[in-house]
Parts: sequence; structure tokens; C-alpha cells
Amino acid sequence: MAGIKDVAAHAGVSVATVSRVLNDSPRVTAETREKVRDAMRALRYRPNGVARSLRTEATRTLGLIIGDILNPFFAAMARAVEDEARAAGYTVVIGNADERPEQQDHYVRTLLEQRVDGLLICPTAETTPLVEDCVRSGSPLVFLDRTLPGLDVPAVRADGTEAIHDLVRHIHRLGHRRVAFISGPELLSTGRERTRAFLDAMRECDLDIRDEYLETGDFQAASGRAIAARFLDLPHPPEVIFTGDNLMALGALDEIRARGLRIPDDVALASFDDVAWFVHLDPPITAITQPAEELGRHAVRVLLERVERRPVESVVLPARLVIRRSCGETEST
Amino acid sequence: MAGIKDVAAHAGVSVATVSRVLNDSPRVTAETREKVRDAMRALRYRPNGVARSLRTEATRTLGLIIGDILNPFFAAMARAVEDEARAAGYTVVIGNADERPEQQDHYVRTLLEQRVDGLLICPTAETTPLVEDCVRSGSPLVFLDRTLPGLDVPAVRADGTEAIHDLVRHIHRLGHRRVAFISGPELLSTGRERTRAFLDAMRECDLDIRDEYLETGDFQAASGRAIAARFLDLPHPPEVIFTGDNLMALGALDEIRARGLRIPDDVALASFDDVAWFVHLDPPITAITQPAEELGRHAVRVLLERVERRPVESVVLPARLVIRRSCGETEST
DNA sequence: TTGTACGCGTTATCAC
DNA sequence: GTGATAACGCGTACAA
Repeated sequence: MAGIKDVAAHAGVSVATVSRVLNDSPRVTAETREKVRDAMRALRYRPNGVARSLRTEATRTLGLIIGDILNPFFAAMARAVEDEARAAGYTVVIGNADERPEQQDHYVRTLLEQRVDGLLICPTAETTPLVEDCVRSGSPLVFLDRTLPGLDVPAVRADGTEAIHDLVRHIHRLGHRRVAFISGPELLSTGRERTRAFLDAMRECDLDIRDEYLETGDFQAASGRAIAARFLDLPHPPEVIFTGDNLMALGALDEIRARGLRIPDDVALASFDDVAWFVHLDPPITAITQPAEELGRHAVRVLLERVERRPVESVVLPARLVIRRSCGETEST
Repeated sequence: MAGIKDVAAHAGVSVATVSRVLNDSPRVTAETREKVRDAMRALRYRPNGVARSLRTEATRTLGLIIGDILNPFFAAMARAVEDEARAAGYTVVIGNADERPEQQDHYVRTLLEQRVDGLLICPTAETTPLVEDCVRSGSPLVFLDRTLPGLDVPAVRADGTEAIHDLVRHIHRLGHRRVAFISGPELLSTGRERTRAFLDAMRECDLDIRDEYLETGDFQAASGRAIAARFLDLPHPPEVIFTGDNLMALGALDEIRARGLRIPDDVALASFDDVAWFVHLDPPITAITQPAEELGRHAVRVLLERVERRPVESVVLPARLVIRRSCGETEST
């Protein structure tokens, strides 16, 4: 493939001049610029980004490590990250960690070696030594969606506390008293936050928090289904099942359907995390929606600030309750 | 950041030896190997992938250009591509072309400059000069999901012809006669193929193909909704609406729901392209499923063969009809 | 088995 | 305004 010196030879100038044309330097006559451009076209020249990166110490590439691109919430974030990055002239490498610390580390290592200019991580449960290294070595790093305790890393995330309070009040107002919660892992900041908010909100509404109505899942569909089954097998099953994320809602839904139960008459359902198709269900599912796209965009902006070595602040965006029909809502909201 | 020569100095050996350790060369004593490894750990050395790539002319990176990661079908393919690539020691850069030729070209150009080792493209309608260049210059290229006519590029895709015949026969057997089709763009190979298969299948079943029952959408939800509305406004509305992809099915579903119509009593619905949540709908949607994961995995394998300059064949996998309840199916299938 | 020296394609710093 | 040339960090032929 043609290199810069082939172009230089073909245009009868030096490689320095070609480089200047490439980088839109003003110190080049319009005439020679054209000559060089012609040579580039003639030789089908494509600048070698690898060589450029070696020289400039910048790859104009960002890394994004998420749990799973198949989860619509992550997909929406990833999409927004990509759009915002492209607008700023960056490309993004996506790594699916599958919530496994060792796979997350694999990507951290790989992306660090590829010398990405910055790293966006939705951290899994554990703080690994590699991530700590990353922080210490000062490579631009921003947490997305979740945080890791004890690490001084800016985070861009949604806060569901208010929305969960709204939801519990909403459920209470609808006359429900026995509400169960399928929580996420204690090890995840999002899991902790939602459980805490749920408990606080229940207390605020003077609602009983029964032990048997509180179980911990792993944010995957199967656990949602299994826990929903246990709830429904209880002598006094709950009137409402609230799930900590959309996948566990899916699992709960499957179990409810499999038993031939009707929503909301037999059991009501609400989910933290909204997904596009909840609205097409019958009845549409009442859910808490997170601003996934905004999170993604903010994350890129914050990360690029860090890349420029400017000081940054964490960003917390509110989640929001979307009332639909799965909790026994009537026409008048 | 520590480089190879810092490691060499720290270990008291030459850079060549360090390099040999890095690349697991057997011509190094276990003893010196350990010395070098220790030095690496001590200095928190991370090999510089950029420099290595410049030297070896390989980045161990693959490019994947798809329409939209938010489309569950693309997401599933992307996920599989990533998994397969990682297993082979590659990372993948994803570009969302949004079905826009100029954005597709943007990514082709960018990824070519980044010197990805191979490129996977789900081509949008038009053959751009850049893509032609790509083919001529012989850079490893594989089409995924769709093909472009007149270009000698291996493709990995699903063939829906048989499944569409199965579906039309199924619909016919159920007693429906007036069936409408919301097709995809003629410019897309998938759009053409599905329309042709639908028409063939209709003829095979001796079913009338009315002009007003055949309209072309753009594979996006909005067009599905608009066309469904026109179908339903007809003096003789169809008994079945069959959509060319999952997004247009979503649009049609919205329109049907908005009118308070019931599936399948008022109008039956079937979709090319299955998505996970179709099964959670009431009734679950009868659909044609494509082996998205297999397509992704095969694509990577074929592409890596091309990277190694081995001859390859295109891959065509069959799509498959999944009968559920949205066409008026009874318990006995 | 180990070390020396060159080159990969660019950008940047000097001269002119 | 343009040209010569030294880096950037690594892999490898060749010499020792």
C-alpha cells in the first residue's frame, strides 16, 4: 500500500510537505497542496493511523466495557456513546464483559495495550487489581451506570431513589399493601441503591417489609423467574412484584404467564428499567426509565475532558417513573 | 509509561530478549525469562500495541459496520461477532451506519485508516466508490446479512425463502385468503429476496396477490405503522399482515393496538425476523427467525480465512418459521 | 542463548 | 514555504 513517501515522490515534494497537507497546515501554497492531493488520489493513498498514533501518542479511540450489548439498556447507552464519540472524531471499541470480572479485565488489558485514549467501564462487582492499577497510573477512566467504592474515579450514572419512592407511593395509593422486591446483587452499586431506596420508601409509606418478600437475584432473567415462582408459592403471595431490572421483569413475566395468572388482577408487576416493548405488552408495564442515551453522551463528554486532563465532576441523572397499566391503574391515571 | 527498553535496563538484558519473552520465543532461558517477567511487573509494563502493529502490519482488530445496534437482530449478530473474535484473539470496532451510505463510508474510511485486519459490513443500499475501492485493493472484506450485486465479496447471510413459503402455506392452511405484505426496500438484497419469496409462495398457494396488499416500507417502525394503517383503511382490509422485519412489525402492532383491534380475530400478524419479546406478547407473534448468532460466528470465521489469504466460500443459512398464536393458530399447532 | 542495529509510516523540529 | 532528519516502541535479521 502506498505510503507518505510514495505520495511525496509522485508529487515531487518532500514527505514533510505531504504531512503538512494531511494535517491542513496553513504553511503550504494552494498550488502544492493541489499537487499533493492529486498524488494521493492517484495512488489511492490512505494515511496509516497506526504510524500516526505511534508518533502522536493518541489513537482517537475510546474503549467501552459493558455487561452485555444484548441488554437493551446497555445497547442504548452504547449507541449514544458511539454517536457522541463519532461527533468528536473518535471511534469506540466495545467489550462485552458478561458481568465476569476476568473478562472485564481481559478487555481492560487489551484496550490499554491498544492504547485507547480513554476507557468507559460499567464495572462488575469486584474491584480488580488491574482496575486499581488503571486508576493509579492515571489513564483516563470513567465509570458508567455503576460505581466502585473507594476508587477516585468520576462516574456517570442514574439515581433511581426518587423514582422508586414515587413508584412505592403510587403502588400504595392504588391500594396494594403486600409488595415484593426482586433485588439486584449487593455487590453492584445499582443493586445496593435500589434495595435501599425500596426499603426506605416502604417505611415512608408505613408498609410492612416482610423477609419473604425480599429476595436477591442476579439481574438475569432466570433468577427473576425463580424468585417470582417462590413469591407466588407463598401462603400469602404478594399483590405486587417489583423487579430490580428489566431482565428479571422478563423472568417474572414468564412465570406469571406460565401459571396462567393475569396482570394486574392476580398479581401486579413493575420494573426498574424500562424497555421499548413494555409498552406493547398487555397490559403495558409500569416501569422506571433511566436516561440511557443521556448517560452515554455525558459519559463521553466527561471522558474527553479527562483525556484533555481537565478536572471533571461525576454526573448523576434522575430516573423517572412511567405509569402504565400493570399495577391496576385505572383510566384516570 | 515504561517501554521495552526500560524493562531491558531493569532486567539487565537487551530489548531483543525482552521482545522474545513477550512473544514466547523458546530461545530464552527460563532464568532470564523470569528476570524479564519480574522487571515487567515491577515497572507495570504494558506492551505498546500501536508500535507492535506498526512493526507487524497487523492490529488484531476487526471492523463491524451494521445498521443499528439497537435493532435486536443486529445486536445479536454483533454479540456473536465479538465473542468469536475474542476467542481468536481479536477485538472488534463497531460502527453504526444507520442505513446511511455516507455514514457507512465514514466508517469504512476510518477503519481502513486504523488498519483493521478485516472488515465485516452489512451493506446499505448503494454500492459506494469507497466500497468498490476496498474490494479492488483486496483488503479482507465480508458482507454480513446482506449482499451487494456485482461485487465479488463473500457473504454470510440467511435465506428466508423456504421459511416464507412455510409461512404462507401455514396461513393458507389456517383458512386466510387475503394476506398483505409490508416489504423492505428494493435496494436491499434482503428486501428483494423476501418480496420475491412472498410472491412466489402466494402463487404456489393459488392466493390472490392484490396490488393494494403490497407496499414497500423502509425496515423502520414508522413505515410499518403507516402502511398497516393504509391496509386497515381499505374497503376490504387484509386478514393477515406480514411484515418484512421486526421493526415494521412493531409499527404495525402499534397501529393495530391504537385502533383497538384484536389479534388474530380482527387481523392476524406475522413477522419476518423474530425478537425475544414476541413470545411475551398476547398473543405471541408467529415469526420467521434468523440464526443471528450463527451468522455472526460464521462471518468472523470466513473473514479470518480471508485475512489469512485463504480462499473462502459464501455461507447461506436457512431461516425458520416459528409458529405461535398471532395468526389464529389453535392448540393443535 | 543473547545483543546490535535497522526499519515500520508518521509527525515535529530544525534549518534553509 | 519547503526540505532533511530524528524520534515514537517494537520485532527481527544478523552477528557474536
